[in-house]
Amino acid sequence: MKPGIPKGTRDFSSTEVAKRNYIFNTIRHSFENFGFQPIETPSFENSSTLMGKYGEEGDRLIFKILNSGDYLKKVDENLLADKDSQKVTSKISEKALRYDLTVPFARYVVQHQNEIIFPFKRYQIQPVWRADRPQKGRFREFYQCDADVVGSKSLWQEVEFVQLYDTVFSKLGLNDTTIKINNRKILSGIAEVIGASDKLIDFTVALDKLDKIGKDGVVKEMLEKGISAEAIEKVDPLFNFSGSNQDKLASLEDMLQGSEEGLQGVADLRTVVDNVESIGLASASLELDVTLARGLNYYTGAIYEVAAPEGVKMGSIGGGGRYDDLTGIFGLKDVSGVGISFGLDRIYLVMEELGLFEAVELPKPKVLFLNFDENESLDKIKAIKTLRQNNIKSEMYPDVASSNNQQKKQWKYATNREIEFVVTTVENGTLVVKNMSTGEQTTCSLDELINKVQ
RNA sequence: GUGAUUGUAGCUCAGCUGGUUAGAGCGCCGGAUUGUGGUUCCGGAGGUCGCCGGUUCGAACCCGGUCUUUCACCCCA
Repeated sequence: MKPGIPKGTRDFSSTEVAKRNYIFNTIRHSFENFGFQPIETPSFENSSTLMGKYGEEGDRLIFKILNSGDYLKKVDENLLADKDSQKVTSKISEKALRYDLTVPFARYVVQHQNEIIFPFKRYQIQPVWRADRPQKGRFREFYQCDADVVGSKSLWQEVEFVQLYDTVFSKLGLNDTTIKINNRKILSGIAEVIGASDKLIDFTVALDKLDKIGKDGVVKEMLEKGISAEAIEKVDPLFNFSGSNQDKLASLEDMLQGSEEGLQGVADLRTVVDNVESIGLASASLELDVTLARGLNYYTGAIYEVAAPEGVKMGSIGGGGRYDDLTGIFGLKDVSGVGISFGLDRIYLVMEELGLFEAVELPKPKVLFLNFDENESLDKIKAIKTLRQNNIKSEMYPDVASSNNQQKKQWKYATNREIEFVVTTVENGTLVVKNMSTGEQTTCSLDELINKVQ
């Protein structure tokens, strides 16, 4: 049997794990610094919790878990004969793997509403699964790092999330990211003004592709979706939107005079943009992007998306927004939420491409004791015990060398693992230590070694 | 889901238009030399050429299917 793992999944070497942990820790630290507290939810949920929350496309991408037991026996024979996969699936699968962290969080909030202190600021760092076809920066198992606030409609939270994005990416050394921001109310307003409110989703999905397929492509897709040419004519300025965030807000305000909702969106965005400008960002830039729509249907207010630094070809490395009624589906009305997500795996790829992992300490020992003489082994192990008590990673080569070649193998082991210090002999409290990078060999006491290494 | 693309020793890859026992480098194992490594040399193990089927006297090489890789679309982190 040949070893292998399922499509779209990965093994991680210890070097990779160290780098990933570096990102995890940076994000976790910032989340807590901003006042968020952790929760975790199960890897799989009841299908009814997940299905129908991500649109038709989303349902298709949810990994379904087969019922245990003799699951076919309970299914009606006629249903099986019809070969309607969707209907049969709902009969033989009642659980599914987590598709994102937001919906399980909404479920959590409703289920634990009596224990939660609102406004509730939670963060969650866990893997999610999607039955997508893998490609660059896209996997079937990947980590999301989410921070959300529920129970507050304050725009200050939306300002804070821009700060949070900036903080994390700056700390990671991932400078010059672009935090794109938009507001669903503006999109609704535009649709209203042009008389295409009933086609809001089609309209936004098409508009979202502007930077990818250009004006002609977007117009073509809108026409195909049944949006009239006259309507498209009215939003023409959107296709050549430029200038500062303030310029954009001003021209949006003009365009949306007929829509109360649209004007509210402009006002909201202006509040966020003004305040972020006043507070300042460390390394990211905030860009108002009217074409930003994102596919998820549940966003109702602010929409965020983070683009990698220019020149790095990668989909968005973060996204989020406000959803006014996510918990409504589970029976808790009038709880507004807003949140953002970091895509760990894509951040990793971008950082790797930019060579930003130099500072990450790899999990390897600082001192290696060679094992050439059985009589010295015990003294070496005792010395190692002291080193470890001083927080110096150290180890002894496990097998005693019984030949020249085996000694050579131990040296090679030290070289390959890039271990800095090698101790060859320990005699009467005196150690012979070799600095592997300089080749310099010295004799010293254990205390002197500890000083040298620290 | 649509359209391409990839698959040969542990790793990176050769293998001419199908022709007898499929190769290299690195790595690994054993040994020699270097006082104690990153040098050099000798020897060795290791492959159902992704899998299944077809064409052919004969296939790693041609055809079909399937899985896998990578990429684009869709969608998204």
